[in-house]
Amino acid sequence: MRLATWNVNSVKQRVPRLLPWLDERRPDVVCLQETKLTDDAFADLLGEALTERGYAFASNGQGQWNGVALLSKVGLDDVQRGFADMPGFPDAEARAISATCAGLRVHSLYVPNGRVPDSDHYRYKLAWLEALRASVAGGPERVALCGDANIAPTDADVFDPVAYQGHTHVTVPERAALKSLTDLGLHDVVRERWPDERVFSYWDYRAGMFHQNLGMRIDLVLADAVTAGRVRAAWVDRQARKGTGPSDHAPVMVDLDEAPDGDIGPMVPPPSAGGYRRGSKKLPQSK
DNA sequence: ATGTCACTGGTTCAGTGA
Repeated sequence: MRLATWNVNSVKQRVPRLLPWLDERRPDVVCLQETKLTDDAFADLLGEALTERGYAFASNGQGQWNGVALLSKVGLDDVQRGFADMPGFPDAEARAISATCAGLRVHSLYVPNGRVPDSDHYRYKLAWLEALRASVAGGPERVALCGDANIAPTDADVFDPVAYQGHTHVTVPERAALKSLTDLGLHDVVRERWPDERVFSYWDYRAGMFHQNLGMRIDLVLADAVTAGRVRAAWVDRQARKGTGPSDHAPVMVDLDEAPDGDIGPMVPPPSAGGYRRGSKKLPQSK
């Protein structure tokens, strides 16, 4: 199963990139963020194109800002918009949607930006993450938190730590909030696959940042241990950041071995596994 | 000295958010 997450920075503006990308990469489950459309507008814009490609979909949008969505070819059950005790600013914002796809509880998340350290919006970001942690702690074991975390987990996830001093995305409390999520037993699957590589998922539009590869890794897939053990490949689709009219974020792609029952079971490499194993040194071990 | 992009309101540009 191929899982992807992409902050599209307006799905309306991104249609000419999104649909060819779906056809090229053929992800089974897609988490979108910053759709910036109401649910009705999302369905009007993309419903037909998604249906003919075999996707079920659900969105949680509000128009103008925010907005998240899930697309799935492998089931989309028990859709939940938001999560328990999710804080607002001051009202609830469209930043979370989750559903069960082939036994995996998939969350598409757009974590608040925080704007300025110690601001009201920053405190909102931390409170939002804590409520998410509590919600996930009480939720299903097979889970993947996917989306724009608006936090670079470590200094290795920014092009220049000095450039971000005093800014959001790298502060100690934000990283602690992220760690409280991974302390639930979740794995940052892209970093685990590429422990020493320079991997970014976001590059500012300004000043040729992408061209110079001056970015941040703030789009994450955090998966439970069993699901992380199914990871065959995990990478950032930099192609989607190139060319005309890209988002400022690139998609994060994760390929999982099949687990029809949500149970890892005895692991046998699929015949096609070799083609996906770029960078991997060993196959996941069954217990 | 934020160099771009996307949104809105209410008109072709300024303010806001990222």
